[in-house]
Amino acid sequence: MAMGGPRDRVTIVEIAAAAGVSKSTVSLVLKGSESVRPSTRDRVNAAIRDLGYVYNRGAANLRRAHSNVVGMIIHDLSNPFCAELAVGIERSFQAAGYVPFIANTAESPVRQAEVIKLMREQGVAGLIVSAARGTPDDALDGLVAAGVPVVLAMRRLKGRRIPMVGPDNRLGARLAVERLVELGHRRIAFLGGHADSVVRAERLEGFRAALADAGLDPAGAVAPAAPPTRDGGAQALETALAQRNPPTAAFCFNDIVAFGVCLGLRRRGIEPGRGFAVIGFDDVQDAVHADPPLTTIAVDVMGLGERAAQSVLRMIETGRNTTEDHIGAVHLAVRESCGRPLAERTERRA
Amino acid sequence: MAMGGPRDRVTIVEIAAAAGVSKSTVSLVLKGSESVRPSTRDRVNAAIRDLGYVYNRGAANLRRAHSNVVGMIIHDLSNPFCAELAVGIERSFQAAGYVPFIANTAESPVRQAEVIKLMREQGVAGLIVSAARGTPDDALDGLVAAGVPVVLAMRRLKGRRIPMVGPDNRLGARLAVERLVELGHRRIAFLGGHADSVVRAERLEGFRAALADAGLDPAGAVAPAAPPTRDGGAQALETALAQRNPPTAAFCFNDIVAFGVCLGLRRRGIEPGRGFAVIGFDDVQDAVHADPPLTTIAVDVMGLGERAAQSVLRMIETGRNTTEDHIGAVHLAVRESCGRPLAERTERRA
DNA sequence: CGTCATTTCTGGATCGTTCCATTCCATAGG
DNA sequence: CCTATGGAATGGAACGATCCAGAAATGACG
Repeated sequence: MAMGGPRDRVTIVEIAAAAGVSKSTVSLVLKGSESVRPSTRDRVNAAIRDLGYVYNRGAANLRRAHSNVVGMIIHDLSNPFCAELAVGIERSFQAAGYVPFIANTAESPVRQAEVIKLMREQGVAGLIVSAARGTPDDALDGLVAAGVPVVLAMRRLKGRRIPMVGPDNRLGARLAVERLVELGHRRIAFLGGHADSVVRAERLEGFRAALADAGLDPAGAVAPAAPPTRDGGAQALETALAQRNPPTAAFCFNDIVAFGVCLGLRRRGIEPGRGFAVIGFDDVQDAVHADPPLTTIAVDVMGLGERAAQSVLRMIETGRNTTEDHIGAVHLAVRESCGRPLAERTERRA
Repeated sequence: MAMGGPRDRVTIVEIAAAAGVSKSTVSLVLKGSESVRPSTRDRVNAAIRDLGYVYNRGAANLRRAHSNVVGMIIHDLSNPFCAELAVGIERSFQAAGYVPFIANTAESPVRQAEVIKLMREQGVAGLIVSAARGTPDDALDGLVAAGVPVVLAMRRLKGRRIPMVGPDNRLGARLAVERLVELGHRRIAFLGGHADSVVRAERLEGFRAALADAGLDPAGAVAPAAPPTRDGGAQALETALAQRNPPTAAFCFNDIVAFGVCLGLRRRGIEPGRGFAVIGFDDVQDAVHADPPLTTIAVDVMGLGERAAQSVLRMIETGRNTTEDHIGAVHLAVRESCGRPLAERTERRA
């Protein structure tokens, strides 16, 4: 059946001939039009099956207003957090009959520019972008000017009014600080994250505001920047502990940094959750399995991904190329890395 | 500049008019033909820039023999191991000027079928498939019959001669067993993995062969199947330890299972690496950061991904729709979870 | 049985490229 | 001054769908 070499595709014209109708009718059947008699529809579908017809979206898109492919540009697919975001987005697009198209930029703005160009050439109907670090402000201008719906995920692009979907960074930071204060900590550090990161800026802002509200000195709090990696976390910890009046707790830029901080603490003979409280951000899957299980700010990544996809879908359908932002809810997932109240602690730093 | 609403794309015809040449010449410039005078080329390029022209690959693919989009179907993108595979593949395709197209099937053969259909409709020039569990043997027949180059990644599809790229499962298992035997273990279990998994079958085969070579009884070794998750690992461990003559070491289906086994050991008061030796497979990024750091069979996933991409690329270029398999090298990464030689151990099971 | 409204179906133009066969052009050779 | 020659540029026919305006079939009804 349907052996057919590579170069002889079956087209609707052949289907039409086989079913004894015109190609227009076949086209109608293909898109499930109501105005074709059931008996005809069945005949066409039979021919489609018999001849092994494969729809050619490329050809279709040539004539249609917009294609059904949508793009998602992810800044680091090998990061589980991002991967989960991608999965959430993809699911929604698939369900809506769109073909999602994932590209990974590996945090390279250059690669990102190439990918964006490719996506445009491919004629994407919409795009979700989790921007690479160091993305120039005008990176998406061409797309936006051309009327392609774009939604930013996680990372806001300053200086442009592009809709964005992300967690409530400020609130998350506040929740973490409030918890630490409640546990009796007065010297709290903010650890890690790239200095130029918008996300870090927001979390840091929430962190400082919460500190101020608790009657602590935001300016006095140490907040060393460092790459959002385990090593970065350990490194930021060292910087913080080298201070004259070292902190007793840390709110970390994200869970990976928090893991690194825990590692660093152990290396110094301090037990995370006993000698020092650690709170992360994101609630990645490993957080619960870490040792000690990480207290962190839980973000519904997959939900955010779905939401981002919904926004793009709505923009595509309505033709509007803008939407309001969506700031996703966050909550504190209390586990063991932030420990019991400070007063009950038995051991201090070595 | 180049404001232009969504519906008035600039085409090569307009570029041609602006540059005072024919559309054929513009086409020539676009594909970097040598046979167009530099002065003309510059004029055309200037027009392209000025009018904000965007190449339409859909239209081009309509006429060309094959498109420049290639697909990759991944069975679980949220699995870091797979994500890394995807990144490796993507990198190679991008470098070769192809547009990779990642789809996640979440281990669903139904979703996989949809995705394959979509890819065909999109006119992919080639495809890399990391098949979902339970994929029917004929899932790729249509593609193959149509002459689309397909390479399987990691998971072989039995009953079909489709080229595949993956690690040397048998050798990996052998290396693990040899190590454990060297450490003095005589009762070694194989833990986890789905019973119907081809990968598990291969690893199990290598495991048994190595056991036999070491003069141990392959048939006597316990090998409970379990989902390749942490919980699955813990569960498989329980099954193994419930045996009349429980094992003192385990070779695990993969690292995730191994993590679960370590967790389960701790819950029973056994310290992985001291009371019981554990070896994983894959060497995921977390393996080195785990507690204890996991001894495992290291696989160069990214390399395998690149290799798979190269194979597809070659098939596309040569027009041949077949290639030899590529079995990637593996090696034992010795860390702490397999412990010191058994004779030196101080403590047994509780 | 003719008329008219509906439902079905159809032809042909069109989308933006590529590709092939030609034509055009400038220069060199005779 | 004419003709090969070969490099540059071109025109028009594809590619495989969609879409629109209108034709044909169907049915309702006096």
